[in-house]
Amino acid sequence: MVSDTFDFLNGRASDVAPRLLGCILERELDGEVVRVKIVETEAYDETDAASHSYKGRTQRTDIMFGPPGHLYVYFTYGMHYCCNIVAGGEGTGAAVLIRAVEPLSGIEVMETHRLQSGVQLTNGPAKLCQALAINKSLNGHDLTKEPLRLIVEPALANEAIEQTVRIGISKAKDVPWRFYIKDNPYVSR
DNA sequence: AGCGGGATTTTCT
DNA sequence: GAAAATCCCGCTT
Repeated sequence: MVSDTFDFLNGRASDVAPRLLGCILERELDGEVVRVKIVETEAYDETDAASHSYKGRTQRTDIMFGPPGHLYVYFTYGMHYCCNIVAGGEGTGAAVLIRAVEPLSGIEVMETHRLQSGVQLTNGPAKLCQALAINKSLNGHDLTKEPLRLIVEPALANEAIEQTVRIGISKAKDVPWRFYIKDNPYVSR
């Protein structure tokens, strides 16, 4: 672990997920600095039937079992990328899916990549990856480095956070590991 | 406003 | 060979 501010990422995915709400992702793209705020997350770990890491370490999930603070990018439905921040210690198959972000700067750059605007820009896991041009080439990327950095902000108050079941999964539907910032317009659904 | 289907390819059984 | 941590469009109320 390079940075002390990343220490909390060593914890359980279900503790890390709400802690990431309000944190910033800074992306260098097309010569501009694009900044977004994380507003919706979901936790996944190896005890969890809905998690890619549930069946153990494979070629695909290798990054999830690696050191925290790196990016786990997967491709799904034949056309979409989704991105996670790896949590837990080395050897632990845990990660937090970034489901939605709020644009702060570089909005025109994102519109160029996403071909949409307003909340449609980033209110879903595959949408924000398209807006930020995140693909397999960033799988395993160290989030302390360019061109994509995680900037940790102070934890939000519990009253500002809503906790529900996760979206779009067929297993472990009742596990309440989805977290989002209450009343934020960029939250999905 | 809500429902249903299609796109399209990686990954694991 | 089937399912998948999704999204978009078109059709029906």
